[in-house]
Amino acid sequence: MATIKDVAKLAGVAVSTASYALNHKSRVNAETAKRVLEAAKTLNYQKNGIARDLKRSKTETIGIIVQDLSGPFYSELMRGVQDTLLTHQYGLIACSSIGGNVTTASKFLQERRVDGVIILAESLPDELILQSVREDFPIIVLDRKLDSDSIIHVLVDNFSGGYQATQHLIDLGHKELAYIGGPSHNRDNQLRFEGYKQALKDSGITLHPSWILQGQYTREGGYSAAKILMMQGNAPSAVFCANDEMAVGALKAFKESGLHIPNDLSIIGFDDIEISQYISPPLSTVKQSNYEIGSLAAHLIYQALNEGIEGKDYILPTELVLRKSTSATKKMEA
Amino acid sequence: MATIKDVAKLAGVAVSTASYALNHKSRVNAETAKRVLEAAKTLNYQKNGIARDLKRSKTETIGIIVQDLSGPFYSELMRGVQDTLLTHQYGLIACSSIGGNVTTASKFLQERRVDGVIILAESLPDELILQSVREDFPIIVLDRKLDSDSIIHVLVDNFSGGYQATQHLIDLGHKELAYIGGPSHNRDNQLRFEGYKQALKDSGITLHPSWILQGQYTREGGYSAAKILMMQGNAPSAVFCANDEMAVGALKAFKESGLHIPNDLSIIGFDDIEISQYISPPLSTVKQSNYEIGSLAAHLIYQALNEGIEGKDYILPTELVLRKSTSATKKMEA
DNA sequence: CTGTTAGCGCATTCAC
DNA sequence: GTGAATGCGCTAACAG
Repeated sequence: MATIKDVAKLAGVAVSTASYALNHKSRVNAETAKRVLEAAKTLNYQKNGIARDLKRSKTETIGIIVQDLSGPFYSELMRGVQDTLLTHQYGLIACSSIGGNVTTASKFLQERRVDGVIILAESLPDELILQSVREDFPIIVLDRKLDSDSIIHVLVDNFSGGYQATQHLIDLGHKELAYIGGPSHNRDNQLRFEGYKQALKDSGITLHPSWILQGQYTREGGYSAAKILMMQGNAPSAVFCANDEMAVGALKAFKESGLHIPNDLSIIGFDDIEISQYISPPLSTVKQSNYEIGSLAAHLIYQALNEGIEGKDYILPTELVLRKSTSATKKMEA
Repeated sequence: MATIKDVAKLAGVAVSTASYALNHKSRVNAETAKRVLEAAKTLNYQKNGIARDLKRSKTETIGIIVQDLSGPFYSELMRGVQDTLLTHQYGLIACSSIGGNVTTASKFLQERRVDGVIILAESLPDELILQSVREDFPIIVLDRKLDSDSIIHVLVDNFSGGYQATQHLIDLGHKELAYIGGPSHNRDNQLRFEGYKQALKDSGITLHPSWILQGQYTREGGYSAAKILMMQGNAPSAVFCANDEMAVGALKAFKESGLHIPNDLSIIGFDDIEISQYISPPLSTVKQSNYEIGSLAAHLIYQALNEGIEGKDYILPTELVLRKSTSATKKMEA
């Protein structure tokens, strides 16, 4: 492979001159520059980015670590990141967090192959992240809270989201409200649950323990939880699922039992995943503005890299997406 | 940031010794090694991967360029790539092709930041790829054919897929077969169309020009094409859509017009995208084994890097996925 | 087993 | 406007 040395030699100039010419610095005589560019072309010269990065000790690209490259990951979020990074002339590369800690993720985190990193992977061990903290290496963690004030957090207001969803059901006249939750140690789930409880409390509705179920955030879990709910005999009039996956599963279970959604039972999810709008009936849900999250994360990293930054924690609001799976109670209609 | 030099100094050894110790080579005395590791820890030393890569002139990671990181990209394919690369201890990083040719994609392609690259992005200009051809830098292009024999192609047998889909419809007794195609310059579409034509020909069915429509591979395009089909008066008894997106759109149009699928009309797609199984009725389609494609691509790149390779073009078969959107003609049933 | 040294390929400072 | 020299941080001969 031709190096800049070869180019310089062929053009009959010093390496430094070749470098200037190749990088379009104005210092070089137009004539000379032309000769260099030609030499580069005939040699099929391609710069070695690694050497360049090493010399300049920056890469001008930032990494994003996702749970699993084979997604489906938050496409809107990714778009947000991409767009704003692009306007700042930064590159973006993604890698997955799977594979233990001898993976590409750790290469990003620990080996300075990127100038900063955005983490969107629950499964990446806290310690790995904490170990990677160092000066001038911004780390943005999405949707997760770590105990270090060198790390910038971008969080979604799960509490308010849970509150919103529940309140919506209450506004519709429902008083018998079940909750199908995610893994109990999951922070998002905890906060959504808190929001649910607070909304009930504010409306003076008592919480009914047998209506609090666990669905592990999976479609199957939601399905089972719904089945259990029905087997108990005292079915609620509405259910709030802590994510859409579970809502999809629950919906299926209810429909299989001959219940009509939303006439017999209202159901609301959380996340607004893609298929929520395609299922029947289309699912009402709570949406996080993922584009905004991504865009904010990218912006923060850019700022951290170029201007410095003070605040550390950012909390973004949620919004209600009303579709066809929720409606007023029959009681009200009557 | 601490460098290996600092570590060596603190441990009171030479840099090389520190390097060996840090890389767990057996050459170093256990005692010394321990001292080095400790020094590294107290200094919070983290290796500079860039410098390492430069020195060794290899990165042990390969890049995959996708159309748009904000997907939905072929998750099965990605999983195939990931899995097999992992078994070979290679890392994987992904980037998007958007943003002109000053992007991360070109950094992958031209600046030796990865050892090889898999391209899954239609929009990436041919020239950019062709320019990046060089020795010992394997380039695998998926689902697209370029004019260079240094490039390895992995293609799907679109012709057979088109043939399969059409033949399935014919086997069901259909003789009035419409085709809703993608962009006419699109090679996949051309081949699928060829397959369709061949199947008709082999069964002695004459092709009906007014049943050949264009849907641009989009849901809306499929919808419009279906509408046109119905407005023409002589509706076919079955339609083959060159991709699932269009099939989804067409399905919607037909249902809106009161047709019952599959009783009144059979419809088959291509790709087996995720929602195909959730729509009503679930869509029959033709599937490419994306996992296999990804896995093959990864395997090829590994081979090219480590053992050399001879063959250049690989064509993978398609398979029929039968669901509820196709059935025997009413005529046959009668 | 350990230390010395020479680059990897490039950008950049300082002379001229 | 151009060239010579330096070093980014690391690994891998080679010597001891």
